[in-house]
Amino acid sequence: MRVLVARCSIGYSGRLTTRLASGDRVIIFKDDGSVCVHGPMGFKPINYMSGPTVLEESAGLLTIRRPATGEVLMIAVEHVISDERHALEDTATLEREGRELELHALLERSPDLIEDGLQVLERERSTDVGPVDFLCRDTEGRIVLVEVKRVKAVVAAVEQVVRYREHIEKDAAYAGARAIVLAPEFAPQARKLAERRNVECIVLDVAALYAGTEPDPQLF
Amino acid sequence: MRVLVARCSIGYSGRLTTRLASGDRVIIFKDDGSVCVHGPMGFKPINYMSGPTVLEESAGLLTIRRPATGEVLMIAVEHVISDERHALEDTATLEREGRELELHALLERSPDLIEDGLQVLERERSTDVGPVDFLCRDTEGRIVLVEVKRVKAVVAAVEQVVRYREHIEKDAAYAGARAIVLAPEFAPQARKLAERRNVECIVLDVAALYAGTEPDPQLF
DNA sequence: ATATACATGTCGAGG
DNA sequence: CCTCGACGTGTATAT
Repeated sequence: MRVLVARCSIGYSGRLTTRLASGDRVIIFKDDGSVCVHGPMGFKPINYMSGPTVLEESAGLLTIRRPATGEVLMIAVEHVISDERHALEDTATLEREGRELELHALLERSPDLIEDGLQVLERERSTDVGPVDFLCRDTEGRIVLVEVKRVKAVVAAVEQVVRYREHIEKDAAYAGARAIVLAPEFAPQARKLAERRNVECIVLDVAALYAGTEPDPQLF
Repeated sequence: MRVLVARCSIGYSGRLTTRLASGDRVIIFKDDGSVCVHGPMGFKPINYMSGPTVLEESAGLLTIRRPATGEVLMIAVEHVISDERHALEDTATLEREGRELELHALLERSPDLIEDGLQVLERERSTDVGPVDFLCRDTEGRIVLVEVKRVKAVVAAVEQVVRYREHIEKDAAYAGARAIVLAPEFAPQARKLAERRNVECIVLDVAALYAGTEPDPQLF
């Protein structure tokens, strides 16, 4: 890993073209060929490039090419403030808790939070238009498709579940299937489209879902 | 800006919880309070936090809190490899060329690239179920809805323009409107759905669009 | 402030 | 390799 702090100008050409006038930045070159340029604000790099890349350095001009896509990042170094290389060891991988998958597991244990008396028949059932989160049966015996969103549901979520319903209804056994989008919040456009497409919007009570499961999220 | 290179363990708690075991990382603290932790691979930080934050440092434990959301990032520093502070000056802002907005502007000047003789009536017309990029009229006087994608068009793009067509056709004056998706590339599934929904797929010639505007994409 | 759509989105899973 | 949906998505723009 190389950490270069320098005054420089930067140009990028790839999916778009960017230019950045002279200024001081921190540039990180990683061993996998990826590069990122950090400016004075924000956690996101101003410019970047995924690896693998080939680096060419001559007379203060760094040219980073990514052969896979033809992208080019050019850094004209005007003044080096610091330039260090470190052999860093890191074999750890990030562990995450609280993703959509976990939410699904909780819902499977408490399907009543979706609808009273709902039975989960299948989870992550795959169709050729993509997977549906839950395939269920309601108390009246009807098939219910449930699309779960961890965050606010937008139109795309409604379209998604409608696609599943269209697909599944080709099989006459599933005719008259209900479609539900379950989310803690709904965008107005999503609600509107849901109404038009006869999709039900159910507000997910996240607090109730996580009640009793996570008494204390210790970081260490 | 502070650049800390250290062996550390990291915990984050916010919209989810993450844990990262001991390893060597580069940690950047910016003056706006944002923090990012870079591991050995990829241009994206393993962990990060947007500013503003409050930093608390004691006995090798860095606690970064973001009051706005209640997020917490904890970095247990085990060994400092390097710890530098730099006063960096950077007033430049990134200039981008080739964004969707720009593409729209170019298309408005050269609608023939969509279809010969097409007239643009309106741009970014929105409804309560979503917007359409261009509302046009063709040489035969029919209304044409155009959805533009800067990159590959997928199913969602087709559904979007269909949604809009459904909406607009409620007004009898717009009955029989055509729908077009314009993109440099199409996913097969998108083409298939487009055919089913009677939506036209038109391949956008990006080179022709930019011809004359950008004689040579010089980075400097 | 809220809602909406763009992003060099990136990333990972599944066919 | 391609397709698709999640993401601590982030970010800007218009209302």
